[in-house]
Amino acid sequence: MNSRPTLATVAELAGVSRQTVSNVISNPHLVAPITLERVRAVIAQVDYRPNTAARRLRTQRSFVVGARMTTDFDGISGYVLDHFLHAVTSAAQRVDLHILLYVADDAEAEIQIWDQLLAEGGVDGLVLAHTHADDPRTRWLSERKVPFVAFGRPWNNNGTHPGDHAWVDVDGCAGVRLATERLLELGHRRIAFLGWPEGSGVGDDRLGGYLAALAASDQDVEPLVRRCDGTVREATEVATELLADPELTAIVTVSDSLALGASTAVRECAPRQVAIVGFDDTPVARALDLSSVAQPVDIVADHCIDFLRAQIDAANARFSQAKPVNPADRQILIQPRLVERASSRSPN
Amino acid sequence: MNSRPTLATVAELAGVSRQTVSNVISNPHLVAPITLERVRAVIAQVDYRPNTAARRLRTQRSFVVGARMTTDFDGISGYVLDHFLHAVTSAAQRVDLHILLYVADDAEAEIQIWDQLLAEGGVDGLVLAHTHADDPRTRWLSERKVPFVAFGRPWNNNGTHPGDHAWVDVDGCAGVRLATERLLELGHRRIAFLGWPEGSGVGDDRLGGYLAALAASDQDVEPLVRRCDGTVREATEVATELLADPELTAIVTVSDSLALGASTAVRECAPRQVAIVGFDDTPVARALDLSSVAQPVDIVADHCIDFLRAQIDAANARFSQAKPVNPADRQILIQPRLVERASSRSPN
DNA sequence: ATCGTTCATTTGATCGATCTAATTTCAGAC
DNA sequence: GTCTGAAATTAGATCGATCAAATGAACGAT
Repeated sequence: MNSRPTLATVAELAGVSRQTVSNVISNPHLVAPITLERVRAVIAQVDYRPNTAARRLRTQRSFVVGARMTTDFDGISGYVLDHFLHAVTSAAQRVDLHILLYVADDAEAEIQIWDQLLAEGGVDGLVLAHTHADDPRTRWLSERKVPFVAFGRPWNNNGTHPGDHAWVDVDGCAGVRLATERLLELGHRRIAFLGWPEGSGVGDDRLGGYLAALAASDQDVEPLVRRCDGTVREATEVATELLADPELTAIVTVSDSLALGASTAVRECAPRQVAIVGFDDTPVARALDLSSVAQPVDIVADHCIDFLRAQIDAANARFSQAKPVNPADRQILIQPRLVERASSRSPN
Repeated sequence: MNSRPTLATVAELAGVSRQTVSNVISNPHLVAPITLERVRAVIAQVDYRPNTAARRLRTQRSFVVGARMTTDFDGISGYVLDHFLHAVTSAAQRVDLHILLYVADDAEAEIQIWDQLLAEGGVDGLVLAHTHADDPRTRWLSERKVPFVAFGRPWNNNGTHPGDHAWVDVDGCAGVRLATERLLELGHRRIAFLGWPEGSGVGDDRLGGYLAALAASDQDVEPLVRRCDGTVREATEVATELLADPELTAIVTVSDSLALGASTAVRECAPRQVAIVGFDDTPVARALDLSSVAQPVDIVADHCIDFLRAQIDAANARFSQAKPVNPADRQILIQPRLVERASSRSPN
C-alpha cells in the first residue's frame, strides 16, 4: 500500500529540496545547523532509509566486498578461515561495507566469478585468502586495478619480494619461535618439529621460527625436523617414529591437524608425557587441551577492511591528485600469541 | 576511459531498441529468432553485462539473500552451520541468487539488521538457522511477510505444531535410531545415551530416536540415559561414570563434542573397547575415527534455496492470483545417514 | 479489400538517489 | 552603497535498466 518514503517525500515534508536531504545524509557539513536538525527530525519521523539500489546506480559503487566461502578440506585448518570470514564480516559491518559470498572450485572459476561480479557492479573489492607464489589471481586483480586485500603473504619465489598489493598476514615464524622458546624455558632439551613438505611458504616460515629459536638458545640443542602431508593419520605415523627417541620430550607442529596426530601417537604408544604445541588454536586443540599458536584473526580482519576501504575510497576520488601509495603502507605482519594449555609443561 | 557497454550501446550496434535487448536477456521467448541471434552476437562481441544496480532500482528486487555468519561457540558444533552456509552459497549461486553476510550478537540485534537491510532494499529474503520455540525472529519476519526459510524446525512448545513458515530440517530422531539399531545389530546389549539437558527440542528429538530403537528391539535392553551440557570436559566426567558399569559396551551421544568427551573418557579410564557414535560428522569425528550421524547439508541447502526462490518469485508476481500456499508444502524433513568408522564395532 | 489477432518491436516514463552547475543569502571589505 | 567571496540551497540532468502502453507487421478469415 503505502510504500517507503523517498528523498522527495522527506524534502517536501521538511520544506527543502531533495539535494539538501541528500546532503543531510551524505555531507552534513554542507548543511546549516538549523536545517540539519529540521530535516533529521523528519527523517526520523517517517523512518526514511536511502535506497541502496538508487545510490549504487548513481554512484557506480556498491559498498560490497566479495569473499570466497572456502571448502575446508580436512575441516580443521578450515576453521581459521571461517573465523576470519566472521571477523571480516564484523569489521566490514562497522564501516558500512557488506560481504557478499561466493564459492569456486579453483582459481579459474574464481576469476570468472570476479569478472561477473565486477562487470555487473556487484562488488567494489575483494578479500582473498590462501594466496601463493605467482598466484594468477593477484595478478589478474592487480592488472585491472581492482581493490583487494589478501590474508596471507604472496610468498613470491624466494620469499623475499613482498609483492605490490595489500596484504595482512600473521608472523608464523615468530609464533613458532615463541612456542619453541617457551619449551626451552620449561627445560625441554630435545624438541622435534613436525612440518609440511618443503616448499610451502607458510610451512617453511613456521619451520624457520623453530630453527631460529634453537639457534638462538645458549643450550646444547639440535634441530630435529620431520615432515609429512597434512593428514592426521600420517602425522600419527611420523610422530610415532619420533617417539622412538627416548630423549624426546616435546614436539612442535606446523598445524593443529598434525598436533592431533602427534597427540594420538603419544597416547597410543608412549607411556610418557610429551609436550605438544599446535598451530591455529582450533576447537580440536581446545578439546584436547593442546597448546597452540593462535592467529589473531580479529586484528587481521580489521586491517584487511581498513586497507580495503582506503583503496575503495581512493578509487572513488578519481579526480584527486593521484598520489601513489607506497605498497609497504598496505602490508602488515601481525604477531600471533601462544595459548598455553596442559599439553605443554615441563619434562617430567 | 571507455566505460562498460549498456543496453543502449548494444541496441545501437544491433540496430534494435533498448527494450528488445532487454527482452533478449530477460524474456527471450518474446524475441524473434533472427533478432535474438543478432543481438546475442553483439552482446557477446562487446561483452555486455547488465548493470545490477539499475535492474535492482527498477525492479525493486535485489536477488540477494541475507545469512548470518554464526559465532560458533565451542567451534565443533559450529562446523555444521559453516558447512551449511557453504552449501547455501553454492545452491544460491546456481539459481542466480547471492548471499549477503552479517553478524549479530543476539536476536534483537539481528532483527535490527534485517530492518536495515530490508528497508534499504539490500535483500529479498533471509536464511536462518537455530530457530527455537516461540522465536521472536520468525514472528517478526512472518508479520512482515518477508520471504525466509529456516534450517531447523520451530519446535513449538510441545513440539507438535509444525509452524507456518518454510523450514528444512534433518530428522535427528531417525538418525540416532539408525545408529542405535546398528549397534544392536552388531550385538551390543548395554547401550547408553549421552544427551543434553532436557527441554532442548533438538536434543529431546535425538533422544527419542534412541528410546524408539530400544523399544522396538526384540532383545532385552534397558534405556540408560545421562545428560550434561555441551562441553567436552563435562562429557568426559559423565562418560567416566557410565564406564563404571562393566556391562556397558556402547555410548550413543547427541553430538560430536560429547562423543569426543566420551572418547577421551574411554581412552583414559577403560582398558576395554567401547563403541561411540557422535552426531554431525565433524572433522573431530573423522580425525578420531568416531562413527557419527551426518546431516546432509547440501540437500538441506538445496531445499532452502528452493523454498526461498519460490517465495521471492511469488512476492514478485503481486498481481497474479493470490493462491495461498499450504505451509506443509514448504516444510521438509531430511533423512540423515550414519557414517560408520572404527569406533563402532562389535563388542569385543 | 477489410477486419481482427497474434507476434515483434518501439517509445516514453520511471525507479530513487547523486552530480553538476546555477542561484540565493549574507557577512565583511572598500 | 556596492562589491567580493564564502556558505547554503536548489534545479535539472543523469546513472542503466524495466514497465506499461502504443505501434507496426504478418496472416488467415470474412
